[in-house]
Amino acid sequence: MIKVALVDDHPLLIEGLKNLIEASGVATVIKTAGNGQDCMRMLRFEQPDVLLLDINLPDSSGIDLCKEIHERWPAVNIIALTSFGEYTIIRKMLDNGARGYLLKNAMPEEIIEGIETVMQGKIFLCHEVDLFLKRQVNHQVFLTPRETDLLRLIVEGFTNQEIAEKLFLGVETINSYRKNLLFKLNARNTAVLVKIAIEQKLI
Amino acid sequence: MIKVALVDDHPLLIEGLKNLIEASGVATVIKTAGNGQDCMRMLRFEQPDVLLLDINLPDSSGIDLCKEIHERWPAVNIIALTSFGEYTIIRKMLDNGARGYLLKNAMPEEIIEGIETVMQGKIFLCHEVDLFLKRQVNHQVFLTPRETDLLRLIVEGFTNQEIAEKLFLGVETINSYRKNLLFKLNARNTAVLVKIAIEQKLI
DNA sequence: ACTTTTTACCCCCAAAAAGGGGTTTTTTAA
DNA sequence: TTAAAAAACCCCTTTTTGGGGGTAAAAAGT
Repeated sequence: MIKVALVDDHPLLIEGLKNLIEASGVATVIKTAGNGQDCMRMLRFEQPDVLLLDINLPDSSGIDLCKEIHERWPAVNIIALTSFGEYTIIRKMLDNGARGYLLKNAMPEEIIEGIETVMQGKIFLCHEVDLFLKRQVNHQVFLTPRETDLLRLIVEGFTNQEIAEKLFLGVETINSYRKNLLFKLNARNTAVLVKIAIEQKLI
Repeated sequence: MIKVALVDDHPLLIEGLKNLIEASGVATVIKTAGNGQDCMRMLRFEQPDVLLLDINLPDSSGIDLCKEIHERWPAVNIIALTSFGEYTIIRKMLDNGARGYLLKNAMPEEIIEGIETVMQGKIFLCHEVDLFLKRQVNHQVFLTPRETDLLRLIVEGFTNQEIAEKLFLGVETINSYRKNLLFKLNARNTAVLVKIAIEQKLI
């Protein structure tokens, strides 16, 4: 029997998942936690085979938590659990040691399938996420670290002069970066640039 | 026994809610639906006393759906069910006839309490939302319909000239609106304006 | 009937952004 | 070691924006 632990701040979802997993017969829920702190406490005491980890926790970012858990207890197979399939988040979770990615509106069967798949040492992505990645991965924009810095400052509303002073650079440098960002993100002006930056969570 | 129907696209949450409500003994779940279409079909067949309605449905906006349901079947007590407590959304739902507002991470007790409260003809807001409204309601920005239109066009990246042509108005008019929006939302430039517009879901 | 809000308009002008061209140096990776 | 990115820099020009003042008619509320 696969030992599963659940981390999510929605008591209802925990209930639903628990019932589902227990009913499947392939796994059992040994522990649940509602936030990052409880999760770490729980893990120090006992490690599950599979950990279903929500990314939006009240006290900490599931992305950082995932990394920490994976480093301390590499044997725990972490499956990320979220409502939305954002490319950058999926990517970060997988980089941080998650072995699966499930959307909360996935079919119950998929959740069991995911648990079984990661136990076989494979990576599991739920259907919707898999499709999404296939579509998005091509025209995904990659910004350099410096470009991301600049973009963040632009979104914060700083002018080229202010950014230049802040970073000890020339105003023309900032201007070049700005124009390059407009080009890269295919934005006609700052308004669209900010919209895209927020929508695609590039900041 | 209070007859409850559930509308949500997360099968897991439906399961959790169902168990919880049945276990409480005060209500029974007569029907569930996973999208707006199914919801309407279900309602034509039978009307529950209380309808727990998710706002983020795959096929339609829960906000519009709420309005429609309330107009056709005023006897159905609608409780909105969402993950996030955004002021504008809460406001719109209550305007559209919702009699309760529950966050998905609310405590199970609150859900039962909410169902009972709306059955008594009262408005129920879960604890977190209630606190949130008390805090936010003061420094909430109200935009006029026209301002919202302008803001949307600015976010889309149109210049003053383009907006003026689109709306058959003078460029200076658009400029005034733009400056007024900057003032109202306390934004120093378009970048911040767009950021605030998206963050506060004013568009 | 009266006030307030909303909508639409106007001028001047400075600051900032956007479009067009580039160059050089430092890092990174093959 | 060498090619390619990334980071930083520069000039010129037009367009767009933002800051400062306003006014006037229509609509909505009281």
